[in-house]
Amino acid sequence: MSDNEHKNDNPNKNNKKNKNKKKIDRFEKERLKKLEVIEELGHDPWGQRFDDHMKIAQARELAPAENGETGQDVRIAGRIMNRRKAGKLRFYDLKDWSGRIQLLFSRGELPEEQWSLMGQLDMGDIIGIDGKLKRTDSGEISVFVEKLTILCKSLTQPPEKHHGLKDPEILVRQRYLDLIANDDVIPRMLNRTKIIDSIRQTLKGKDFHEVETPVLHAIAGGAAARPFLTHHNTLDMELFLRIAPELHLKRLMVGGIERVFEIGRVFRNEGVDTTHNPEFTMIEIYQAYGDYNSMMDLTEEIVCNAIDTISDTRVLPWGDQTVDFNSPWSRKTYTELFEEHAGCDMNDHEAVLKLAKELHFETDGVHHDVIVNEIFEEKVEDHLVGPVFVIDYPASLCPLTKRKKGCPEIAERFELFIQGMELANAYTELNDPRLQEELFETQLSGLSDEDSMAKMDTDFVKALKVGMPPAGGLGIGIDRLVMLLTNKTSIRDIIFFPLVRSEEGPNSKKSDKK
RNA sequence: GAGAGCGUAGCUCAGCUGGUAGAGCAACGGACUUUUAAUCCGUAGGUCCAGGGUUCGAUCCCCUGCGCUCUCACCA
Repeated sequence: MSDNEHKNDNPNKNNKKNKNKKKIDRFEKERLKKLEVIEELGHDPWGQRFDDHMKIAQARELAPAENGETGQDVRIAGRIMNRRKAGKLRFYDLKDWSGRIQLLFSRGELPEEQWSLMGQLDMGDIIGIDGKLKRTDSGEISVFVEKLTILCKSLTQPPEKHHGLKDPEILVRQRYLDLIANDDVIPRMLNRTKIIDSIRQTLKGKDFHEVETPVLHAIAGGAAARPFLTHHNTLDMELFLRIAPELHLKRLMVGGIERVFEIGRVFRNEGVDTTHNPEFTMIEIYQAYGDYNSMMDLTEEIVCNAIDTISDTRVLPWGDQTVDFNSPWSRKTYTELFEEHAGCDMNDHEAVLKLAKELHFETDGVHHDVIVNEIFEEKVEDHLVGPVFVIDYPASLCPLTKRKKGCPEIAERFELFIQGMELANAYTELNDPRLQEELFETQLSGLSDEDSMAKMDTDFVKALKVGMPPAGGLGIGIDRLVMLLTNKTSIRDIIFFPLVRSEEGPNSKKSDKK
């Protein structure tokens, strides 16, 4: 990337920047004045380590039950979210990552110096408090402040206290403001962490071992997607960001690691929308001596355990509907679902062609199974409210999957659908190196290179020749799982920093002036 | 990548076929010792996303660019 690409800012951006700078000054100036007073009073406006404080949620639990009782001494820390005045009393709302609590400063009870220090506080400042737990006349749990410690002066104006922050652009670009202003964001994102923790726990309890494999791939295999391209300078080597960890994990099974999984980021150079982010987190799990049936059981267990860590019930809300995750989940074959929703036998070529024409699909020179799959995606997937395992796919669509015994046109593959979303994908893994090599070479007519999962990887075939045990393999899209379990229809709500167009650096379109 | 919509004060939002802008909260000054979206009085705060065009005059109409949102396409 050349320098002039960066310097080539358009006038719009410069203006915006200048405008912002001018506007910020007005509020920043006021706060800088207070910062100076804080220093004059002998305090560090940027604070120091603050030991032995408790979570606000914990403090709330220790509060006395009745008005008039004096509770224990507590030390807490957090950010000022709101404040109210009533005569010589000041009420502040303090927030930490566990919750909120009210502070009460009383002119009559605080030393003069502390009262002046309090006068320099603004919304958004981070402070530490020592005080006593009590209730106010109206019964509100409060910390009656005895000592105020400045931990960090905030120089910017926080978002509106009642309506919060709504602008979807600011929410994502400045996620920290979203976290501060909207109280549901931290618990939701911590639920994401809990779900991932639970998955690890389930797997570790079954003797699966977590590993890390390369993100930089010479061949972007293991899935059908367009990769991101990058370059290694000293090796002068073209590299891809991985689109799936599959082929490396299988190499590990060749080497004798029998139960293995990886949770990691994969990258797909595709469109961005409410269910797709260019980088997303997936887990892939491989179990030697298993098959896709073992993976179905495992999927149910992983998801149900995850639900149990964040919910008391396995019937979860999804928009205005609910999803019942109670076991067992239904299992239906691709063939029967096709017949049920598309209305014809998927092996009846004439009927399939007719249907495809009605749907205005291109059929000339396109492989029968590719047409069938397009119809499946159009007519069937929306009906898969689930949870439902769709099993036994047309083999030609699955170049990494073992064929059903005695049934070479069917692959032992399942996909898990919930509310029409594809959540998991699993195979009985193909371990026949000769068939694998053949399938890598077979490009289905009508599929473009990048739409095909079959990318020749001779090193992988070499590995299979050494011998990989029969195995089940499973991939789960973590982001979508979190969306489903937390009732969020946009992937942007469960990824801290989803991709957004850069605000400053111009993209290549704008930089072709020179 | 295609189409539609949106961009007004720090934040949330009003703004009538076109006559250069308002509210609430926040800020600043003041009153008030149990408030909790506190209340009351006062003050200040704007390149109406950017550039160009039409017009006597543009936040408003037209064109271009940037960004966001939604729908569709590709994909998980």
